[in-house]
Amino acid sequence: MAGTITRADILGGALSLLDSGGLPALAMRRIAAEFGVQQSALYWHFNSKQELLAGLADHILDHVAAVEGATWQERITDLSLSLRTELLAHKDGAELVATAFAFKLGSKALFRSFADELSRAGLVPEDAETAASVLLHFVLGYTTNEQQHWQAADLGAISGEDTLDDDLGRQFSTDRFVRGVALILAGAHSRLNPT
Amino acid sequence: MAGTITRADILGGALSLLDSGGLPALAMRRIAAEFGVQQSALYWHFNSKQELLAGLADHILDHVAAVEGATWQERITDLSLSLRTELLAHKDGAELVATAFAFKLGSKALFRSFADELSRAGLVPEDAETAASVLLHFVLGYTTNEQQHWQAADLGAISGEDTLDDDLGRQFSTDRFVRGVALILAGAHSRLNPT
DNA sequence: ACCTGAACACCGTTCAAGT
DNA sequence: ACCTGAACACCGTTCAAGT
Repeated sequence: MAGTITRADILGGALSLLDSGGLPALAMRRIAAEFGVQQSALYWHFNSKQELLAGLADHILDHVAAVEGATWQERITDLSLSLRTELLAHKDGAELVATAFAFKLGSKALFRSFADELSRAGLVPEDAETAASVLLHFVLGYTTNEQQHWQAADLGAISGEDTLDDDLGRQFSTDRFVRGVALILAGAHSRLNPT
Repeated sequence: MAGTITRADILGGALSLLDSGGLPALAMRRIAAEFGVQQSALYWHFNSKQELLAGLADHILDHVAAVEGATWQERITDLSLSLRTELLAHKDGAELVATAFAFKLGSKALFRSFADELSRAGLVPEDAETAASVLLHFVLGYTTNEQQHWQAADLGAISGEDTLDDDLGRQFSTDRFVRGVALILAGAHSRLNPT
């Protein structure tokens, strides 16, 4: 008793490793060590590291907040911001989720959240899905670049690089992110049926 | 003579390895073996594998075709299609470029191509850059997923999986890709100053 | 059902030393 | 300037065997 480990335990341990060390810390041996167990033990619970990472990505996406807002534009902007916040909350979180994105279930749920909101706004399903796809790719791509930039800057600060002149840094901000989302929403707006 | 190797040689060898075996084939030992050289020899020409991959990504992006078309919408759609085609031309090409994207020079040039075209169309620089960013993230993200899907399907076909019912497959097509680009262009159109 | 122990087949990077 | 040889410190995955 207490001597057996569950999938949820492993994902929890993996998440705390991710938070402290990022993707490079996510080695099977290190995860196993968190539980005082052999690396091979993990393969009883997961068929591969890829499956473990996909589970971890799902777990992160599960925490994306539900959304309020008067207009559909506000609700989608909120959902995008909430997703970005959740990705930025974990070291290498955006890259992890973007990489695991391909066939995952959590990202399917998110895709449906975006698409359903756009459907309710009045888009035909085909347009709603197109816009949802554009939104997801923008949020994941932008946030991945943004996070890599800040994390690299943090390392530079420690090793005393000359101030990375933030022409490049000004490329990333909540403002710029929101303007990207707004441009996509303007495109979606143009697809509305005149009632 | 003939016994010395250049950066360009190495990138050429790496590209042919990529084409035949994808990213997993891109090991320093394997690249070195193509030239009958020790893996450590590569480190005289490149400081790290990451730098080599960035060079390879630049090399791929250099081949993105110049663009013709009557309207700015046509020119940007063409440029997007040309980029997608070039990524799909190399196994794991989209993932490679998307991963190396962060601080690369080739992707800066591409960003400028998109942004300049949108500026000429009449967008203020800030909007042009926002739209260019959305476009690039969509093209890279969509194409990465698309390529992963087809490559996984190819493996399944060999090992005789039951037909992956292409509900999922219909998610990816030139048509769907173009609709995504068109939606972004509609958003950009809404930013045009009334003349 | 759940895990150990040990092995297999790899990785990227460094560095003294050679030519 | 350009490369060798050898080592260092890792990886993911498999599998017989234990309990």
